[in-house]
Amino acid sequence: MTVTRVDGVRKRRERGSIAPEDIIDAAFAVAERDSIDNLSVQEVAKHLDIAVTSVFWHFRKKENLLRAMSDEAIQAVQQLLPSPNTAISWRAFLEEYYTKMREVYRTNDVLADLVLIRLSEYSLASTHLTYQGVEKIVALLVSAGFSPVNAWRLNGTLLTYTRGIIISERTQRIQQVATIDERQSTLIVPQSMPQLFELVQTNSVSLSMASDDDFTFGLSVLLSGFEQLLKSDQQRVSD
Amino acid sequence: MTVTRVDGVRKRRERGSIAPEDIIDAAFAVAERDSIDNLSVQEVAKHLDIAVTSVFWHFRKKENLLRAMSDEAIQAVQQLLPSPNTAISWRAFLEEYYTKMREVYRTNDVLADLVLIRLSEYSLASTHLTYQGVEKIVALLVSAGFSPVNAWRLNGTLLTYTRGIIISERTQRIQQVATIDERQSTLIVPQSMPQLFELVQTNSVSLSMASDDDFTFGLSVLLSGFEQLLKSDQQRVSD
DNA sequence: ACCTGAACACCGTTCAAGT
DNA sequence: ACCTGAACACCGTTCAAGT
Repeated sequence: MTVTRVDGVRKRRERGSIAPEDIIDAAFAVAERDSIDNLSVQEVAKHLDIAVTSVFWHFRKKENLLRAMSDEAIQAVQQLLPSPNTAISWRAFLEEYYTKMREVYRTNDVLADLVLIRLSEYSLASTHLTYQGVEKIVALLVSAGFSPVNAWRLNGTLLTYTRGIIISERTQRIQQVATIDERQSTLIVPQSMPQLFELVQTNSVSLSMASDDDFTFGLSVLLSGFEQLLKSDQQRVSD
Repeated sequence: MTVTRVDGVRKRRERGSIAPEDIIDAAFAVAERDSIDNLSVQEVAKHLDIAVTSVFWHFRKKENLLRAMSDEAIQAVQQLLPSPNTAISWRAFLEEYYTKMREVYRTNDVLADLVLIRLSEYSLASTHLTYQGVEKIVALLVSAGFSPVNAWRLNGTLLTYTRGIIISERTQRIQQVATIDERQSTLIVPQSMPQLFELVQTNSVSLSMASDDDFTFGLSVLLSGFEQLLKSDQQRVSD
C-alpha cells in the first residue's frame, strides 16, 4: 500500500490522479478477496488510499461500478474462449469451447458472479461483443450443414446447460463442500432410497450432479442429439 | 397492520407471542415485495410491528432466517412438483416434471433465489427431502429399463439444464426486459452478424435463448438422446 | 474539473435491561 | 424465557467546500 498520509491525514490528490480504470482494478482485487456480494465501495477506496466519495465522483452509484466491472469481465471471458476453428469438426470445437467456458467460470467466481448470476445490465458494447461471439459459432455450424435456426438453438442449449452446471457446481462448492462427504453417509439411507444408496456405495456417482463426469456426459448427450438433427437437416436439403 | 401502539410507543408483547413461523411468513411477504437481495431484517420486524431485536432473538443471524426460508421454499417446491407416475411414459413424465419446475421458479423469484441461486446451506431435512424426490425419479427410470447410473445422470442433466434456463430467463427478464426489444434492432447489425440478423429479421428466434420454444427444444434433444441411451442399456441386458 | 470530509439514512448485530 | 431500546460499526449516497 502506497503511503500518502501525513500524520494520519490524507494528502490531497491532484486532479486527474485517479483514473476510473484504477478504481475498477481495485474493485476486482477487493472482490476477489471479499466476493462480489461483500464488495464494498469503502474497501475499494481504502485499497487505493483515496476518499470513498472520490469513487462516487467517478461512478455515481455502486451499481455503475459493478456494471463497468461486468463489461470488463465479459471482455476477459470472450478473450479466453477459443475462436471457431474450421480445422476440427464442429462437435470437437463445441466440446472444446464449452469445456473451456466451464473451466474459466469455475476458476473465477468473480467473473461468474458478474456475467452469469448477478442481475445487471451490460453496456451495448458488451452485448454486441457477446452476440458477435455467437454469430461466429452459428456461422461455423451453418457451414457444417445445420440450418441457421438449429445452429442458433444448438448453441443456446449448450450455453444454457453449461451455465446450469457452472452455477450448480459453484453453489455446491461454496455451501457444502466441507460437509457433503460426511453427509453422504448419513444422508442417503438405504430404507427410503435404495437406488441412491446403491449408487453412492459403489461410488458410481457424485451427489453434486456437477462433476467433470456429469458435464462430459451431459455435453455428449446434447452433441449426439444434435448430430441426429444434422442428419435430418441435411436430408431436407438433399430432398 | 395491527395497531399495538400507544402514543407511538410500542406496547410490550407478552412472552411467546412471536412465533418463529410468523417471522418466516413476514420475511416471505417482505422478500416478495423487495426481493431477496433487498430483504432487510428491519423491514421484517416493521411488518410484524415488533422490535428488530426480537427477530434476532429467534434467529441469531440474518443468515439463519434465510436458511429457514430456504427450507420452507424447498418444501413448497417439492409439493408443487408432480410425483412419478407409472401411468405415462418416462419421457412424458420427465417432460411434465421439468416443465412444471421451470414454471414454478419462473413465476416465483423468491423461491428461485432461495433454492437455486443464493449460496446457502440447507437443513439436513431439506436435503433429505430433495434426494428422496430424486430417488423416486431414478426408480421410475430404472423400472423403465435404464441402468441406475444412467437414470441418475439423465435426471441430473435435465435438472442442470432446467436450472440453467430458469436463471437465464430470470436474469434477462429482470435486467433487460424493457430494452431488449428496441435493442434487438440496433444490436444486431447485418454487416458483422449476417446470420443473427437474418434470424432476427424473420423472427425465427428470440435473442434471450430462454423462451418457451428454446426450453421445449433443449428438453426434447436431451430426451431423444436418452432414448438412444435406453436402447443401448436394454441391448446390454438382453446380451 | 476533480478530490475531499462531514453528514445522513439504513443496515446487521450486541448487550444490558426489562417482564 | 422472551421481548425491548440503546448503542455500535459498517454501508451507500449527498452535498457543500476545497483546489
